[in-house]
Amino acid sequence: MNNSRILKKYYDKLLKNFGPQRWWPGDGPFEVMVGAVLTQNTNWGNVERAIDNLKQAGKLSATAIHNMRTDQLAQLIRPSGYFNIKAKRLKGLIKWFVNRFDGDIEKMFSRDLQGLREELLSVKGIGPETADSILLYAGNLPSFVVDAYTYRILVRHNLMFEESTYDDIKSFFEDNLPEDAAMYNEYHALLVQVGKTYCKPREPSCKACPLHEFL
DNA sequence: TGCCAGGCCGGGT
DNA sequence: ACCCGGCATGGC
Repeated sequence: MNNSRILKKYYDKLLKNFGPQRWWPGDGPFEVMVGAVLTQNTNWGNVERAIDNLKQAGKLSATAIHNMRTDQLAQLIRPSGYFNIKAKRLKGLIKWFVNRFDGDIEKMFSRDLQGLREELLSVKGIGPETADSILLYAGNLPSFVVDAYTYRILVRHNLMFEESTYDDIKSFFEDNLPEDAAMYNEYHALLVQVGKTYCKPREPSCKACPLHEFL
């Protein structure tokens, strides 16, 4: 069975087992963009508290964050961890967003995918996963998101080498699946769910993982 | 309790 | 070009 078939069958099975994950469905692209930074190496529950704080303070907007002092922003996002560095990163992202696109989401996502990705990566504190999360989950653009779980699952099943880069793994999915943002969205979220359930760090393998059936 | 969470940067080899 | 420490809160 070739990689394309493996990935499609695996997707179908995960969707059946876990159901749609509905990541970042309804609170709007700007909030998603903020969440993408806050969730760096951090569990989502903590991120929700930080976002709630921003909402309660009436600061969940580009202009509000743009005009806020970094240390005040840091206090609001404190529950998300790494709050000092994340406050700087968030300010940097919003500054770019305001200066480059007038704080206009529509304008931002009317730019072509690859060009926008390059620009996002040039913002300090925005790495490949955060950039792809923004493109996919805020912009609904077909840019596959790779994370630690994705890497671990593929490596443990010998679908990728340990020394594979982020872009190697991203391409593995994008080259073997139809270019479909809705599917990328679900697929990544499902892989995280599998990772949490079957493929944890510091365990030598994940034999109960449903991917075994296809290999 | 120690380990982990939807990473990324910067400094040292 | 890699490798690694630092960043920090909350949940199990």
